Amino acid sequence: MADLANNTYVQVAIPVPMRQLFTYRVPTELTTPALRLGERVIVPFGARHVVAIVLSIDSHSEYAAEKLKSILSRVNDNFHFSPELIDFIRRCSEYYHHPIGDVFQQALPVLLRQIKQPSIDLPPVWKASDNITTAEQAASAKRSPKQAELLAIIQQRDGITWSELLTLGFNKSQLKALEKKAFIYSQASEVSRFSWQNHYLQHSNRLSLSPEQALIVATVKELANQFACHLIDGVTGSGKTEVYLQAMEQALAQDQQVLVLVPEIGLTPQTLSRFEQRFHVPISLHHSGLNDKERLQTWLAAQRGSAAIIIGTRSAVFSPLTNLGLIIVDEEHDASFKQQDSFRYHARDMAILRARQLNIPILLGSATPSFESLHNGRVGKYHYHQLRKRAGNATMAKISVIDIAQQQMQYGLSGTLKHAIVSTLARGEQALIFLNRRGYAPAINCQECHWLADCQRCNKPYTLHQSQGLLICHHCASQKRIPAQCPSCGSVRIKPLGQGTEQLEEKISELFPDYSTVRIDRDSTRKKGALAKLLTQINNKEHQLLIGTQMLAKGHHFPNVTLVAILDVDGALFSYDFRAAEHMAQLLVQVSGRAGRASKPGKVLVQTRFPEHPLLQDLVNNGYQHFATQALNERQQALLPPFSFQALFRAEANYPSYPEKFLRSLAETQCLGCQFAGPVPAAMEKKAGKYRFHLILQAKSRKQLHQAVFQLIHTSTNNEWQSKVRWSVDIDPIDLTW
DNA sequence: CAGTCGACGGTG
DNA sequence: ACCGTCGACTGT
Repeated sequence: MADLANNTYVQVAIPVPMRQLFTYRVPTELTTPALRLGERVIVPFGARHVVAIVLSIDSHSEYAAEKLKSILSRVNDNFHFSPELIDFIRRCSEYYHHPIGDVFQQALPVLLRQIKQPSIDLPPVWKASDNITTAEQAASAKRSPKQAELLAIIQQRDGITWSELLTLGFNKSQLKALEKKAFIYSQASEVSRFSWQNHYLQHSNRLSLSPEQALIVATVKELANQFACHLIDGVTGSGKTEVYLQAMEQALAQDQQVLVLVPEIGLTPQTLSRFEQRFHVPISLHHSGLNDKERLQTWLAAQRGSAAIIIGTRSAVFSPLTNLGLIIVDEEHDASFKQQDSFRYHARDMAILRARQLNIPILLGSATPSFESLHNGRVGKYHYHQLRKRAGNATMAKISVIDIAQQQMQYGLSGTLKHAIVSTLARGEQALIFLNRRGYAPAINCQECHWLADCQRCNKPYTLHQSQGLLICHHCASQKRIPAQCPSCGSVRIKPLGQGTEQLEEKISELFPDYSTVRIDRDSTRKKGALAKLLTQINNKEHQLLIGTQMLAKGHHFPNVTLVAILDVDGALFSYDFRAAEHMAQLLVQVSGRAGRASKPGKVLVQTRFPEHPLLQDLVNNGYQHFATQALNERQQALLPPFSFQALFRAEANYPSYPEKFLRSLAETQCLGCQFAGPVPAAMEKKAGKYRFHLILQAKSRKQLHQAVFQLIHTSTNNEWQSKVRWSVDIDPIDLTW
C-alpha cells in the first residue's frame, strides 16, 4: 500500500454494544480538508458498513497497519460533535458504564445515524402580510375566532414554524385558510446565527415577583457564569415559570442559549406560548410529537446558534448547543427523564453533569421534588429554594380519604364519590377521575372453569381492549383475538375481570348521560395533535367528566376542574418497590395542584381500603414536605438511596438457570464498601419468552459504586455464562419491577 | 444430501 | 447489534 507512509489513523466509536474503540486507516485522498474530531465517517465493520464517530486522530497505531481496514468515506454534511460535546458524551458513557458507540448513537438525531444522509432544507417560516386592513381582519375574526388567534400569534412573531404552531394547538386547515385569504405567507428561513441580545425581551409581559420569587431570581443571577445547581421546591401555582423566565433573561442578554428540559408530555401549549410571548427570540422544540426531520432541524438550529431557546424532552440534553448559558429542568421528579431501555440515562442528572462541565447554572423545579434532589438540597449540595405561597388568593385543594371497605361500590365508585361528582356537575364545574390502568379490563376469564387468558410469553393476563376487539399484552405488546369460547371448557361465559379506563368511560357515560365524558390515556391520544385537541375541548368546557391515567396529572391546568378522584391508591401502599410511596405522594400532590385554581376551591378524594395507613395519613394531614422528611428518615435507617448508591445488573436468557448462574458468579466478587442483594427473579420473571433475573449492587459512596461496577464488568468478560445471557447494567435504577 | 434453525464467535 | 459459520436435525 503506497499511502501507508501517510500514517494517519483514527479511533472511532461504532454503534454496537461494545466497550471499546476501533482503529482505522485514513486514505490520503480523505485527509483534505483536515479530519476533525467528532466527525462522522463510514467504515467497514464485519460484513457491513456503519456510521462511526472519530474520537482520536493519531500518527501511529498499536495495531499492525496491514491488519487495519480503511475509512470508506467521510460524511460531508458539516455536522461534527464539538470537543465539549464529545467530552460530555464520554462522561455520560463512563457514568452509566454503557458502551460508548451506543451512547454517541443515541446522542445523534435518527436521520444522522444512517449512512444515507438526508437533504437538509430548513423548514419554511410563516409570516403575516403587512397590508391586511383592520376591517378585513375584524370581519374574518368574527367568523373564525381560532384563525384570528393564529393570525395574532403570527403577527406577533417574526417568522414561526409549523411545528411550533402545532404545539400551540392549531391545525393545518386553519393555517391554509389564512394563507388563502393572503393574510399570511411562508418564506424559506435563513441559515444565520443571529444576535438576540438587543431585542429579546418584551417588558410589557413581565410579572412582578413576590419577595420569595425575587430572592431566587437574585440568587440565580448572582451565581451566573459558574456552576450552581438550584432546586426550586415550589407548590403548584407559586410561580416557578416566572422564576425560570426571569432567570433566563440574563443568559439571553449575554447572547447565550437556554436549554429547557420538560417531561415527555409536559410541554403544554400554555407553557410554550408563555415563552413565545415573553421573549422575542427563536425557540426550537424537541419532543416526541415531532418527526425525525423536525427533530433534526431543532438539533441543527441549536448548533448553528439560530435557536436561542431549546425546549425538549429527555434526549434534548444532548443538543449540540454552541453557546449554552443556562439549563432548566422542569418537573425534575418526573420519571420520564429516565430512559428505561438500552442506554438507561437520567436526563436531569446528565443535565447537571453538563452544567458542571460548562460552568453554568442549572435550575431544577418541582412541586414534589424527588427524594434524591430534596436530600441534596437539604444537605447543601444544591441551593435550595422554597416557594410556599400560591399566586393570588388560590388555596391548595384539600385531600380527603374515602374508606371503601365501608361502602357499596358501583363501577369502582363509592357512594361518597358519586355524590361529590353529582354536586360538582350541578355547579357547572368539571370532575377528573384517575384510574391508572388503560384498556377495558386488566383480564378476562371464564365464569365456569375460571380459565384466565394469559400471554404465554410473559405469564401475565392479557388486557382487554374492547374498542379494538383485541386482547393486548401490556408487557410484550402481543395481540390476540378475543376467544368466543373458553379454550379450556368450551363455555361461552367469558367475562372481563376488573376495570380499565375504557370501561370506566363507558360506565360513567351511562351513569351521567346528561354530561359529556372524555378519556385521556395513551390509547386515546396516540394520534399526532390529539392530546392538544382534547385539552382545548376540555378548557372550552365541551366535556364535564374527564377520565384518565397518570397522563392527566402532568403539567396541564384545568381551571374549571374542582373535583379530582383517585379510584385506587392501595397498590402503592404495599409495594415492595421502596419508591412506590414516593411516587404515590407525588401523584396525589400534583393532582391536588390541578384541582381548583384562583377563585374556585378544589378537592381531592382518594379511595382506599386502608384509610389509617401512616404514610397516607402523614401526607394528607401534614403535606409533602413532612411526608418526605419521614420517608427519608426511613430510607436512612434502611440505608436505601439517597443514603446509598445502587446499580442493578439485569440478565435474561431462554433458560432460567443461565441468568441466575451468571449473576451468582458476579455476586461472588469482593468489592470494597459494597453489598449485593440477589440474584433474584425479576418481578416479571418471564417476559416475551425470556427468563429474567436481577442482582442489586449497593455501595456507601458513588466512587465505590463506580469502582465495583467497573470491576464486575471486567470479571464478567471471562465469565463462562456471559455468552449465554443478555445482560446490562442500570446505574441509579428507579424501576426495580422490570 | 439439500434445506432450515439456533447457538456461537468475531467485528479494527 | 449484526452477520457468517457450523453442527444438529428434518425430510427425501
